[in-house]
Amino acid sequence: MDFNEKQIQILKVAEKLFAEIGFDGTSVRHIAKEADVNVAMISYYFGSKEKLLEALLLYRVADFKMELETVMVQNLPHVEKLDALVSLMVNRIHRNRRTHKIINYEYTNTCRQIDFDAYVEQKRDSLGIIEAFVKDGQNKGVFKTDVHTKLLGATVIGTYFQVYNNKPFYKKLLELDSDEAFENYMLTSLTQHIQQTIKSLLLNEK
Amino acid sequence: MDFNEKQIQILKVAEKLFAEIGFDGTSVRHIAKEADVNVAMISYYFGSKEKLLEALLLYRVADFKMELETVMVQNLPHVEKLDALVSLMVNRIHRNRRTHKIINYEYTNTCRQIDFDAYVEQKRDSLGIIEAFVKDGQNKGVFKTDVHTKLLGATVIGTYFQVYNNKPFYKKLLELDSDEAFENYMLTSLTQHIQQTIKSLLLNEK
Amino acid sequence: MDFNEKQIQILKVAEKLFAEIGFDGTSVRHIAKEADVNVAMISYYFGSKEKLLEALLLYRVADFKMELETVMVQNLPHVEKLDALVSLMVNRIHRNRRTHKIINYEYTNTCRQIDFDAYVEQKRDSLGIIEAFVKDGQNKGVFKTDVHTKLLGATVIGTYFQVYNNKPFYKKLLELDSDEAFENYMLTSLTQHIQQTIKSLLLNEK
Amino acid sequence: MDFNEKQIQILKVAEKLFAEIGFDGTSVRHIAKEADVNVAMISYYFGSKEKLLEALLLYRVADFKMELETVMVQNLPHVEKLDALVSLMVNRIHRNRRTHKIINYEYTNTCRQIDFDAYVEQKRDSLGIIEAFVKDGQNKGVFKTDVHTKLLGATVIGTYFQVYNNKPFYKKLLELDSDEAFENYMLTSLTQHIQQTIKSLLLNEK
DNA sequence: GATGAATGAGTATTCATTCAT
DNA sequence: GATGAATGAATACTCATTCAT
Repeated sequence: MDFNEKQIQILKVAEKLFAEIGFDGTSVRHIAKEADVNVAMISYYFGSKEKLLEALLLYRVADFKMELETVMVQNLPHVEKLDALVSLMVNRIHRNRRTHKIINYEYTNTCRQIDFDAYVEQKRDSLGIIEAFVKDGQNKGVFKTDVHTKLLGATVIGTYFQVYNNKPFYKKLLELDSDEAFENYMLTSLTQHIQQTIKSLLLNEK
Repeated sequence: MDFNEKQIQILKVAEKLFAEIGFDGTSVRHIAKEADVNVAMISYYFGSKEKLLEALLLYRVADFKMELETVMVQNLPHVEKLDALVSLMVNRIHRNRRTHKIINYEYTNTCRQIDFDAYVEQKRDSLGIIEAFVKDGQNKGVFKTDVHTKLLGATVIGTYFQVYNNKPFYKKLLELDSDEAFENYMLTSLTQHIQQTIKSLLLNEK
Repeated sequence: MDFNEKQIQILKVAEKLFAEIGFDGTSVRHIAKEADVNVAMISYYFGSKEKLLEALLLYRVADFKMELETVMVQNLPHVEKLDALVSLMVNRIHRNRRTHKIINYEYTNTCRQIDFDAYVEQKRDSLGIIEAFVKDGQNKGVFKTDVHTKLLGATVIGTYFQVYNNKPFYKKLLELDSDEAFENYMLTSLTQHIQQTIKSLLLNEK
Repeated sequence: MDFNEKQIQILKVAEKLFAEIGFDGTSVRHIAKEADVNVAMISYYFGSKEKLLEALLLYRVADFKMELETVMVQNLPHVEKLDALVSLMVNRIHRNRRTHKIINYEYTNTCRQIDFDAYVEQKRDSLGIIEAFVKDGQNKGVFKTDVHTKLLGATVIGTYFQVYNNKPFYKKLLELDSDEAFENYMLTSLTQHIQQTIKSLLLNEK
């Protein structure tokens, strides 16, 4: 849970490389070289390549852990709270997009023996908070009731990753000619699109 | 383009394994064993592991190619046509979910030297057809105009894959206790959710 | 001994490739492709790669077989006959330089199970003829007697191959800027040098 | 340039095997086994089989580097100096005959991507020294002038290798019934023959 | 605590050859 | 007689990990 400087250095490089070229595609040599540490150090610190990934999950999953609560307790109209919620989710995913991408890659990998419990638990918590909020809105008649509440999160995150995972395609489609422009688009127009999507689904009237 | 029986056998096994344990994680030995062919045969038929993946893309991408047109030409009200369109997209993705998953994994892999042109072209075509349809609906006043038309596809596909890529999580969340139940859910409730999402975004009145 | 057209085609390609990239470095696939025949044909015609080399030796060794005799029987002064002899040797080696090079490579290869008897026999014959001629000259007082007669051949052939095997080096050293110029040099100046060398060794007076 | 004990062990085995069965014919497994080291060690130490050969060249080429100078500076009559020079060349080649043989094999191999610059440079240096010595002798009227000075080296080395590369043939021809006898012959009679050859070419009077 | 050296198991690919047709 | 398809064995090399120091 508490990593020293060199460990964090390794974790960051690993996160980058795992996201860019996959878990299997990344060799510990590559990580070691990029992080400017000895190869043996990775086994020494983390035990194995798989345990390094688990350490990375632990390191990042803490960050996934919600500021959702902080939004929830605010005294805002449901609509605005909904926007804030979506915006927060996108921001959080964006911040940890690399680790999320790795998880998306590896979570269903049948061969890997990696402990995703922390991730799953956190995901369940998040969705629980959202579900409760939606229920509340529905009870108060602000939100529609004929909605697959449990799937709302999938739409938010899924839309984000569909664009992120097809970055070169969408850069061309949306005429974004730099990585900065793309990144900026993700945090403005794409976020807006997702907010609009969720609001359309939930709000009774325009 | 025209593969013999053994080649198709290899392609199918490769598709399955690539989707399950990743491109790097899958060894040609593994494919050969599972497909019950000699290891050398894969190099013999496809040249290399990477070219095998390219062959798989070519083999499947033809199938991606649209029945979209067939829906477009039907004389249906816009709303129903929209539902049909989404349903078709989900079905098509579902049918080729494995290859799509591989693409999602590998497309942004900076190290891989694989030709995704056919995929990109097909994706562009699909989105073009959808965009044209939405434009038409907007012109006729049936669809709203304040919508990120180019992102609609991402929401459809993204939602699907977010659930599919987190299958164990959603199986538990949605209390689906078998793979069949999950599969069935994808093609009914999930499809319905996505249809509803897109309609909410586009339709002027409930 | 009597090869058909396709076999000769294969032999010629094999000779070229064996000389250029070595016996081990040359694959039967490469030969087959270059000779524009089916891969299986080589095994079919010659039995194996090693037997192909043996066939090549048989095919060429016949050509080594002397016109030496024809020079011997001519009624020429010893000095001129000596020049003619050296010139003939160089020409003959040059014509079959590729096969000779292969032999030089492979003859001492301890692992290879190739029959070099024909080559050895021919070599012995050649040297025998030369030795007899030199003996004759010595008896007649034209040639010196304090000479390692058995090594004369090695000096002739060795000088040739030392230049040929270091072609790029000697091209630069001798300022020969084309393969034609090099080839021409081998047959004029180099031949002359070798003639001069042998004459210096054998003749009593300048 | 500075190799540890195990590296030298590998280099020596590689030199032997490359000379005996060729570069392509020698597998890294074979080298590893003979040198009694792990296969991976060869890649670990040298990077690749080709780089191993380059390392070998570097390791040996230093040894090629002349004691020629030491002979040159001695205050000896030209004739004796010439004998000493030839003797030195033969000795040096003999000592490194294996590496020289490999070079003779591989230098003109069009496919190989190996850096022979060090070898070429050393060869040029050697020939340069010899050429200068011969020029000096010619100026002083001791050596003949109608000689292909640049080809003298080829005759020395070529004669040596023609015998060495046909060892089984010459063993029989010269009735040398052991490897020791052959080796001894190379350093006495053969050397003498080469000395005599060069002297015959260069000296004005008997 | 940290690491250079070392390794056994694994990788994709290529090889010469065989065999059914 | 000739060949496309197929294969077991071998190739060089890379892998994550271990261990002596």
